[in-house]
Amino acid sequence: MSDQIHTAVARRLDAVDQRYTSGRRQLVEALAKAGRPLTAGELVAACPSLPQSTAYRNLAVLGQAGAVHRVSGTDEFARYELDESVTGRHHHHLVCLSCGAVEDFAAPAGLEHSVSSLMGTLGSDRGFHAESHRLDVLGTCAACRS
Amino acid sequence: MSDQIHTAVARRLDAVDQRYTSGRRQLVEALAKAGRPLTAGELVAACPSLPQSTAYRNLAVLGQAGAVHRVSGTDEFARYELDESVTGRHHHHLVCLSCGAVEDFAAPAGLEHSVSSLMGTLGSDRGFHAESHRLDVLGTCAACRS
DNA sequence: ATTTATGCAAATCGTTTGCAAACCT
DNA sequence: AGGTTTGCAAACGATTTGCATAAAT
Repeated sequence: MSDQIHTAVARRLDAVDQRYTSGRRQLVEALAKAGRPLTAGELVAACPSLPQSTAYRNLAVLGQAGAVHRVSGTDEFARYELDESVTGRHHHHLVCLSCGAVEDFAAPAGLEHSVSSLMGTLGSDRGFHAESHRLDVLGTCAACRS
Repeated sequence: MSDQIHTAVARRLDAVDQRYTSGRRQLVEALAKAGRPLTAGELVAACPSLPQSTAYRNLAVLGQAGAVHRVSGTDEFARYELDESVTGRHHHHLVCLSCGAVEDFAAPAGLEHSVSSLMGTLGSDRGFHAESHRLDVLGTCAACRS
């Protein structure tokens, strides 16, 4: 099921001369299974044989390889998710202001198109070379509303 | 010039039974003058008579009052800016992946409209009560491109 | 007078790092 | 063997907090 993901991650790591060790595989597995950004704490909980230090170190390696990246919510915890180049799915985040949880969601194509065209204008308008974008909607999640 | 800002902040603080002390005023002044999100370090540098602890405490108070809020970039530093309810200006951020700097920019009205309409659908589609949004464009700033 | 804000120094806590043992090739 | 990754424990650093003084009401 997450076979293509592993292949994509392996390719990324290889390009940076890094091995796809079991610890790294566990992290990728956990992130793929979650389908939402996870905190370092959630990750070590999901990978019981992985000490924190190794988890952090491997997240850094996976980050340099472009397979994983940090997601910023509103609380103090860093969250991690698989890069779109690995999942093949472009998405955005719903951030709960009450509990800090982060969920994925897909924006309508029309909106994505508007953002792309905006990004194109930033170079000439502001001298800013746009590479990617983040769109987060902040509010209250279903669990906290109940 | 930033008179309306001070009035708005004062109103916010008053609503939460907090005083508009000189330290808080200095922070607001610095944020208003900057016109972009500032790190805690930049703020204490801009307010030479303010110790870090007071700066952080006052930023927390201003945050609870809804006059200031945190902005997350890509580096490890928290950044702060005046809330839109105080400045009256809705805007988004250009985040430099190279140096971490954050600049403000205004998105086209059409894009904002698309986002608003998306936010409206999230309640029924996902049970998520949307309150606000963040749109960040990541890339390389003019200074880092040179 | 009493409550609230300040300033210093010490504590907190997510995250990072040094180093020796275990691993892969 | 030679270089890399791991695991433990100690270090790091941005942010927070305790407590005594100063300010505001």
